[in-house]
Amino acid sequence: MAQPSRSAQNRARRAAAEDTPRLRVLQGGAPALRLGPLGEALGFHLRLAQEASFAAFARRTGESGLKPGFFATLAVIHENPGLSQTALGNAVGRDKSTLTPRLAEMERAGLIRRGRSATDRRSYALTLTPAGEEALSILATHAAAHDAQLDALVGPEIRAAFLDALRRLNQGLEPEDDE
Amino acid sequence: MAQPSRSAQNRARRAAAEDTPRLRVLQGGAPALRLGPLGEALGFHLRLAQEASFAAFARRTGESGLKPGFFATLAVIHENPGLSQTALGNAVGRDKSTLTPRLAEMERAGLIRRGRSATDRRSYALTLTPAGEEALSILATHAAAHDAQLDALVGPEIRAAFLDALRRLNQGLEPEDDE
DNA sequence: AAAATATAGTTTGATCTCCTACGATCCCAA
DNA sequence: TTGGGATCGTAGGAGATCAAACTATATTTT
Repeated sequence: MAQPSRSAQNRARRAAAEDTPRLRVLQGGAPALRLGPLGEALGFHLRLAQEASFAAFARRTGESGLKPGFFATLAVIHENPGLSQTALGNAVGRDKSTLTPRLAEMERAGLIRRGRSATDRRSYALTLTPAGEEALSILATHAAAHDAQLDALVGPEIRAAFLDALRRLNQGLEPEDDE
Repeated sequence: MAQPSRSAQNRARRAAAEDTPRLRVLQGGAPALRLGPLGEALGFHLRLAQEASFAAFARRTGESGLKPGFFATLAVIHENPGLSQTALGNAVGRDKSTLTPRLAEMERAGLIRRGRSATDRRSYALTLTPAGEEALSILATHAAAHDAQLDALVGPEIRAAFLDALRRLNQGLEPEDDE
């Protein structure tokens, strides 16, 4: 199922088989090595692109003194006031144990409140403080600029298809409990 | 097979424009929270997709007792015998200090050799041992299966465009030394 | 109602990663 | 040839993350 595209494969193979070192993956003036089949692997490039994206976003948020991880956290709390830490973790794709210190820090920073739920005394009910809303709006500005940059690189023609593909990957790669 | 599907595109766009909270990002029977603008952000979905891809690949490689990170490492050494650790790091997108313990482990495991370069006594000349070639071929099999799964999810029609977009992201998001 | 089971959040330990500092070595220029 | 600066690999510190174990509370079963 799903072929890597003959022409691309051949191009990569040629580059690998001979000496054409044109698959420059990471710039920086480096000589650019051969990657072989790796140069055509979706997973590999997915990783590189994601890391580049994260680093670029971190550069932006760094200016404001806010951590990149705060954005999704604040955004989801904003959209779902009163949610639990576990629910938040599921939404942002982080284990609940990862959120423990992050949320503690954000509470200390006055960005969120962790009210005790009335119905379940085990869980917190997360909400944003005014300072949290403020931080969110700052981060949202950075995020919008960042995503505009990504959009420009991806290109308007395929943006929607690109995003859909990412969604399919995320949904289709779930750890089948069986199998 | 597997189309981006107009309808899905439109559904997503509608959801983002208004308040329809139907963007279930992480399944698992969770209630599916609202994501707001986050649900349309390329960077967010890029991260989720990459993490899902990595986890899926790790599940495969786990069966063989080989670490996922070994694959790119072995593959690049195979393609570029004699290269240095720094050059390897550039190719695989990892800091040289990250590779130090990994390569030490791989050497201990008998997968690679770290010969001293004749021309530069600071650097190592990395090569694969027969066991390393063996490990690479096992991992390459897993990688091929994994990428086939990714291909199937992305869909053959847009695979090439998708990969190109990832390359553009990786290349276009470099940390401008100026600015 | 009591016991068994499940869930929320925390803690701890392990892994992966980067950055910075460092000694060894290389290279270029004076 | 002799500095000074760059580069190679390593060490150590910091941060993010997950998984497993734990406590407290909920829910379900008996």
